[in-house]
Amino acid sequence: MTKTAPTPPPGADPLDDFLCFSIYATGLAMNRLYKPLLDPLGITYPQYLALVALRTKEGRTVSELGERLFLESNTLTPLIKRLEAAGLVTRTRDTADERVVRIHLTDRGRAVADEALRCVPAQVAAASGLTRARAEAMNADLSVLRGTLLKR
Amino acid sequence: MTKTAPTPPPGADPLDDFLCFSIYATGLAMNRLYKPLLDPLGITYPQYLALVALRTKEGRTVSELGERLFLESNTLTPLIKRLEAAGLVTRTRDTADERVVRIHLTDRGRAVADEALRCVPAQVAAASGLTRARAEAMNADLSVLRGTLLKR
DNA sequence: CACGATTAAATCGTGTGCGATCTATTTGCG
DNA sequence: CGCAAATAGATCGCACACGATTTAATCGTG
Repeated sequence: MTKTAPTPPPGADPLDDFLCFSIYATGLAMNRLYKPLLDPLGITYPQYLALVALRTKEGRTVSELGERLFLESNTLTPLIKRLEAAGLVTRTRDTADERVVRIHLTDRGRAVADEALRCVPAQVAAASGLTRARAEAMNADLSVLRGTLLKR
Repeated sequence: MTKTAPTPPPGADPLDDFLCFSIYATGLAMNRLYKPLLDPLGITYPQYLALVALRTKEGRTVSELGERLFLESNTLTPLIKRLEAAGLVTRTRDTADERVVRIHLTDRGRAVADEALRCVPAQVAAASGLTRARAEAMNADLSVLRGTLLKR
């Protein structure tokens, strides 16, 4: 027993015991996995997430999208403007409330989102080397943790 | 059964099924948890990781530190220069090989690292709401996943 | 010993994240 | 109605990440 450690041989620093570091470093690795898959589509990873969120429900406001992606306008506004510049979304002021900006996919944006959803998730799942059940379990664990962290 | 979902009510997008998104979003949440804990020490989260890594083993080269943190010189050089400007580390060219830069903690740097290690991990563990065993299990899972992703 | 290949770090440009602040619009309450 | 408070986005500055390139030092092979 006690043969748990997959990484640290002997002289490991506390870093290896930090769950936060594992999340951080695995996030970096994920990002690196996605980059070559998304580059051909001309989008970044956060842009991919935004397109997927809009694919499900168009006409979201900046706030609503931010709620979904855990981001705020200071991050989203520039990101959305880049998507707009790339011709993938439109930004229109809500006529009923001029403070609100609603975001819609263009035809090209929808096509890019569809293409991404068609190709990327399968390749990522394959690269992760996890069974679907394993991935779902980790997803659930992380969602609970995230919920706990956000509740404070 | 099938009462697994902690987040998605009905109209959930595929986003909720993406393990990558869970990692990404939980990473954001972690970052937000750390910020107020590290702000008083005047360091950021990646800087904290660097100090912890140096606390364990000083005199690391930029490459060695990068290997430990999964970062490269294009990210580390500016980060280390900021730590140097803050008086927490020194950067010295290796006399035997002038290409190599070795990084050492200053007394202040060591003090800040000690102070951080004394206070932060415990608070983070508490905020995570996880038992030690649970956190270790998730850590192990993520380490395996990271290993798989990096092996390609 | 010479010189091309390799290596370590630094530099540059782009795209996030985020705290703080600003602007524009709307709401609410006297 | 009138105007202060609240709300939605946008803007600004700073600090990562990272691909691509550059600079400087060392190595390796002839």
